[in-house]
Amino acid sequence: MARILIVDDHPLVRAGLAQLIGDCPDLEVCGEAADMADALKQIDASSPDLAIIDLSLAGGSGLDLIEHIKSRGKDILMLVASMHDETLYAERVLAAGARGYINKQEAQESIIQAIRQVLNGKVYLSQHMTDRLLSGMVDAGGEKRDIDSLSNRELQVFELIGQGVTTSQMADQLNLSVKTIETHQAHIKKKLGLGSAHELNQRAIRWVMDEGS
Amino acid sequence: MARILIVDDHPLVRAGLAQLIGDCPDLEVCGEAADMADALKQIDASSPDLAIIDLSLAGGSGLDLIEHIKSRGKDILMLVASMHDETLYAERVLAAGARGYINKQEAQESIIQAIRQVLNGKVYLSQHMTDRLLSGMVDAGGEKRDIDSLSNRELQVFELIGQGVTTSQMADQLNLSVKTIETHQAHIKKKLGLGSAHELNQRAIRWVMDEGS
DNA sequence: AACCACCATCGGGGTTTTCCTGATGGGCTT
DNA sequence: AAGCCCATCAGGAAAACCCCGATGGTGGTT
Repeated sequence: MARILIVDDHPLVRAGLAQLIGDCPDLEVCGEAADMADALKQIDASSPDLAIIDLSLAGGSGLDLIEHIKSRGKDILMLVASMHDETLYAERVLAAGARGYINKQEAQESIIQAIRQVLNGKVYLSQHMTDRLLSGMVDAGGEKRDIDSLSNRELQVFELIGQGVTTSQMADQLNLSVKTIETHQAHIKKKLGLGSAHELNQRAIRWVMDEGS
Repeated sequence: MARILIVDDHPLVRAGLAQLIGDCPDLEVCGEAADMADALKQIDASSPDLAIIDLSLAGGSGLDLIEHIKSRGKDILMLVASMHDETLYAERVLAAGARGYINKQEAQESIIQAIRQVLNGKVYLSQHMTDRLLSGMVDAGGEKRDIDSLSNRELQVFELIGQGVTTSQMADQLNLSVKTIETHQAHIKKKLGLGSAHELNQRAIRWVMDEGS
């Protein structure tokens, strides 16, 4: 009998998850929490086997919560449930210590399957995301697919993108051909597993905001 | 015994709502739908008294659905449930024909209260929002004001831009011409005082990040 | 009824940006 | 020397952008 903690700031989603889990004879909900403080308290109190964590919590991000739980040394499995596009968060979530990422749009069977898979020590991602990560790994030579893998020039371009600088502006500013900037952008996209200039833009802005540049 | 239709593309939220409603002896769930087409079909089939509609549906906005239902002439009450900031949508939703707006973060009792209030012919809004509407015109200032001036369609396009959706993808997704999307983008730029598509992109991405919390 | 403002939907046609497939040379490691 | 990554750039097709429009609908004013 696996004991599960639900962390989500939407009461409706908590109720839906609780019912879904309650219908499985081998799973049990041992608590619910709406924010980070509550979640940590519940974890100390009931030591669940697995925590299902929403990414958009009221008092701080779900990523913070994952890292907090991880740093406490307790051996608690974590599965992230979010309504956001997983291509934006799956990597961060796994890097932070969670063992899976499910989208709330997914069918209920997929969610149960994800819970069971994580409880069995495996990692759960959607097929789409798994393909993406694997192909990215191949391209990157099996190394961590991260900002760190960018070269100096690429990182510079990445930062400028995040600051809202246009390709042609960059070419002017760096005394380079537009073609060169384009090549750097293409390499960045390849290394980060991004598909379009839009995604690159999003990722760069997000990164600049997070890092405080 | 009031018969209620649930329209939401998250299976978990549907389950949560269904359980919540099922626990009330005077309320009954008569159907669930995940998208607009499904919702319209269910309405024809079962003629519910009230429909609870999520704003972020796949394949078109919840606002479209509200207008579609309204245009069919049937006398169906509509209550919008969303996780977005209500100050941005409440007015539009009421203008489109819905009778209330609840936030999914709200407590379950509030949701039941909203359902009963709408069924009794009243309009439901949160205390905060009611205050704002009553205390004259909203003076949110600056950025939000500009975005308020966008029409429904323009706001939808703006959101999609912020989510990284391409112009052609949008045209596909909304069954519109690329030219139409481009026109909407041009109008948005004019209204927000933006000079280039690049700026529009930046602004939309940042806005979506802020809103999605 | 005529008018005006806004909305949503499209098109033509020219400019710019993106994207794909290359290429060159310079380091650096093995 | 061979292999790899890096930084630089080009050609050409596709897509997006940007300026001009247009049509029909809705809602409010005079």
